[in-house]
Amino acid sequence: MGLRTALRARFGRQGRRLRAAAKQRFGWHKLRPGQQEAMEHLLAGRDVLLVMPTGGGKSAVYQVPAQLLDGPTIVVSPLIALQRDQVMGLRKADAGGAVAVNSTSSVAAGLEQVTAGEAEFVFLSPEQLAKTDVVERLAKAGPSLIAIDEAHCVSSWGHDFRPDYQRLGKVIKRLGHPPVVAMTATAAPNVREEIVRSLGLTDPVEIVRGFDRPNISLEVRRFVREEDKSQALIEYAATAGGLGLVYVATRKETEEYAAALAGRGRRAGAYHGGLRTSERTRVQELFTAGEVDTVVATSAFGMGIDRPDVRYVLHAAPPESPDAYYQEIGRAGRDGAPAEAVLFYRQEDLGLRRFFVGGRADGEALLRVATLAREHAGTVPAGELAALLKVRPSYLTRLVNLLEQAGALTVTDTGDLRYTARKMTPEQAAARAVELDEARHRVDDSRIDMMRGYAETRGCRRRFLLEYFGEPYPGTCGSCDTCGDGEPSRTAPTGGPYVVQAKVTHKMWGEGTVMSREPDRITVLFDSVGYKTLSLGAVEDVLRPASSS
DNA sequence: CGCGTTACAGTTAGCTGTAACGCGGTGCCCTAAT
Repeated sequence: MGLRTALRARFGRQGRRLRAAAKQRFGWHKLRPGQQEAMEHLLAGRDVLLVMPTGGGKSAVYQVPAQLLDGPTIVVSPLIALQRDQVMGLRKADAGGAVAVNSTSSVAAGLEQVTAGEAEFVFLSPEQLAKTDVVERLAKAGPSLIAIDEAHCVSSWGHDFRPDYQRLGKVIKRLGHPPVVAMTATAAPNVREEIVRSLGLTDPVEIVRGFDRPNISLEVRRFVREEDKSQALIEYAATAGGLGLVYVATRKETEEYAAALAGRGRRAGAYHGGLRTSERTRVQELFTAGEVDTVVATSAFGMGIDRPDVRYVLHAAPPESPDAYYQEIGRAGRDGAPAEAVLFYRQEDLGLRRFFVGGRADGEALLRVATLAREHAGTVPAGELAALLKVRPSYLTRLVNLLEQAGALTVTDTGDLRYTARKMTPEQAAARAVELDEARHRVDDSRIDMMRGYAETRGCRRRFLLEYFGEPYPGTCGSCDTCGDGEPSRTAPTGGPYVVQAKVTHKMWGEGTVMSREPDRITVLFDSVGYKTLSLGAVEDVLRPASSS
């Protein structure tokens, strides 16, 4: 029997076991193709990166194999509210019990349930997993599967906001690296690469399904004056049918727009991260129940919202990246019926996003951490270090992450720092770390440039987005405003050296991948500097196809 | 980065123009006071 036949026979058997478990434990009568494929790879011991739209059944991908594997399943989830929802869902099924371990209840008691075999599933935040004693206890329980939910957070939050996301790779290793599934609804190719690299996935199977959401029409309305923009948006939301989301840039604007819409007879609710938990829960529940028809929110709103009949998502300002934009508009039309995504755009509104990217790591602080780590020849207890340097623990984690990426430090299994670079002085290490931080910011800035590109393109907007996510889309969609305008540059040119997804090399910026092509220019994603749009007339001397040898 | 607010100089008693200043998002966690 050949290898392929053997594999197929094995997968066939596993498929039957998986389908039986799905039916018996959860009452699911069939598995979708992407789901079953991912499950089979996990059972076979492979790591999996799963990119699938919300509502596509990502959770099932770890929940069903977990039934067949001996040992608890660890689920990393960014929000306590999400953990709670998932635990409640699992407790309704005959799935072996579930517990969330976080600051809202006793961590020790939760872990006890896992080690006692009372919980097949344990939900934790990356911050919990940053605690060595927590990881130690989980390791002893012999986990058989690790699921990383909302895995794009590794990239979008891991660098500064929630740096413990960047430490999950080490945690996975410490837990004996059982099969890992990283799941997200939206991830551009470089984000996928970063997830794989950061988590330390080994030869992962990448399953990418259904980026296109053809029932969501795309539109951008451009404005010069702020007042005209807000008036137009309010007019739209006040007269639109069905449920809608309005994303704004600041907390204050959530109140202002919600008040304006209430004045126009909408049942509008404001939502942002500064509200009391009870108020956030209230707005979310009213929206889920359909008693609030319009939620005006900052980016805080959305994860875990599964109302299928959202008819429109409006943006009063562009978000930080096409990734974030697609994530947010993806909350519309999950029922498959027509939905609308409209961006109310002023170029100046990108300025706030550029500000938010800001926040360079402090070179002085990096140097102090590196120096302290080296002077203590052995190891430095991390807890003492934060107090000594008078920085917030999460900022210290960020500095340590950068120094570790620079090759100067490692964090031991007991959580202490060890200076490992023999040939690098603390000054060199700090300089290298600053460089890495700046490279990161260049990529973030280039994502904002791409958001501007989306807003200002005269080509098909769907093509722009899908190509950004690495899916060639040679045609036009016919359901975006530029297609409706009958602009001439609708069809993507083909042929020549710079086709979409072609690898290229630039004199200054090194290796890159062609992400989109218009008649006179191409956009290339470079590893070092992010997205760059190049005029085809001017690239001859600096750009060439990457040699295939 | 861009916006709104405030301060103040300049010119002359109520205003104008400019410059300086502050503000803006996402959530874990833990501790202490009720």
